[in-house]
Amino acid sequence: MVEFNTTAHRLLDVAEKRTRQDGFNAFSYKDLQKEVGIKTSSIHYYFPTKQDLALALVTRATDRFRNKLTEIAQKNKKGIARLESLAQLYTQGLDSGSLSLSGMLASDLSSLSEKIRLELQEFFLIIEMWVVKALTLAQDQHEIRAEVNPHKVAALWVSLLEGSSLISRLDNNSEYLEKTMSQAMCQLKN
Amino acid sequence: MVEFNTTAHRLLDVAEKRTRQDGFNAFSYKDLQKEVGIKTSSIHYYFPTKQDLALALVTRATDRFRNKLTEIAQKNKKGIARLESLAQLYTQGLDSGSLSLSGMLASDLSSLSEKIRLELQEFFLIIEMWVVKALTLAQDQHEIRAEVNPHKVAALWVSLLEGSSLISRLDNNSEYLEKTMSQAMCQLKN
DNA sequence: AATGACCAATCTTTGAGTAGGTAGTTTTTG
DNA sequence: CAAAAACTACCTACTCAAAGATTGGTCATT
Repeated sequence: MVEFNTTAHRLLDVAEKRTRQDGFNAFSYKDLQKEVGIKTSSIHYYFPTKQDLALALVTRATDRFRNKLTEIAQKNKKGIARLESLAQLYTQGLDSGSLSLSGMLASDLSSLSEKIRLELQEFFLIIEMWVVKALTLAQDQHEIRAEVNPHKVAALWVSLLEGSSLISRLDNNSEYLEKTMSQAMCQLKN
Repeated sequence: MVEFNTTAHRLLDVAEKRTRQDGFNAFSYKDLQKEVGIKTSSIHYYFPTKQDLALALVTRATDRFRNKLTEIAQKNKKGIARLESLAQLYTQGLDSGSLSLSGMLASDLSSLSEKIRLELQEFFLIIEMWVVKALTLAQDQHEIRAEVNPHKVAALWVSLLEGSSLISRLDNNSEYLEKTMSQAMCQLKN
């Protein structure tokens, strides 16, 4: 049975928030102590090293994202609507000053283990494949041009989401991201 | 007269290298001391605080990038060729594991001053405007479709370069970036 | 005499991590 | 079934290293 609100989960929640807002190396166990309310030594009990914490963070993020994507696919029977919902996930994060967890970790790559690097690759691959599906669906439904190659465009979309949210955050809002993504959408349609 | 190879320049060179490879908060004045050969206290003589160093880093990067872009424009009379040269700048960085300086700083946004944030906005605006020009030129030369709106597509390109290089680095090479950008190019042509 | 370019020594704070302990719960076993 | 052993989820109290920064110099040039 899945456990909710255990200490480990609360730790991951705070660590994720801080990573997405400030970066993985921008917070310490002492910061977590303040926010979660248990001593740093107890945090080490759950995550012996900070690398362990990072790893737990990515794997959980991957699982969650996978679930969110599945959920989106279930709720949206149209391909374009799916892509819009995906973009919304990024917009929502931005509204609280957060970038994607994996994007943030990817920017701190050199301080992370090989295993984490592989998990990050996996993460982006999952989104990419999901986008391929959404694009194919959109194409079958004649929502987008027949010339579009879903496999080739998908990678573009993932990169676009990451890069655009990074730049958008410089303005303290998600306007830039929204504009960019809706423009990317137009490219597919006309 | 412009001075070359002064201590301040050498410091900026090393700081830039480290920022692009590992992130701005991933190196210390002690690291610079090792690589440049002057004591940390002397580094504080040039850059009293690390924020000062960051600021010097962005403004120099902006100037340099502006010059590089001008140079590219002078050498390439065709719009598409200009865009390709721009993409190459990113590819070259990636081949030594480096992302763009501004991209890296943007990911550490929360630990940087307001002034630096504004400089970063400026930086991305400069590239964007340059890309607008290149796209307009390409269009005038009938290299790309008439329906393409340079102003709208330019932002897309900048985001794409940043996001794609971030993800590409996870593979330890620039293949992903190259694929993505050449695909983006196709989008404009057909 | 003032300035530029540096260094030695030091300070404070923070970071990650460890050692060892305790109270409460669960499991094992005579 | 009760006592003992083991385990869970914490805590106190450290260590050791590093980070950013400051103070007060030296010494050659201007």
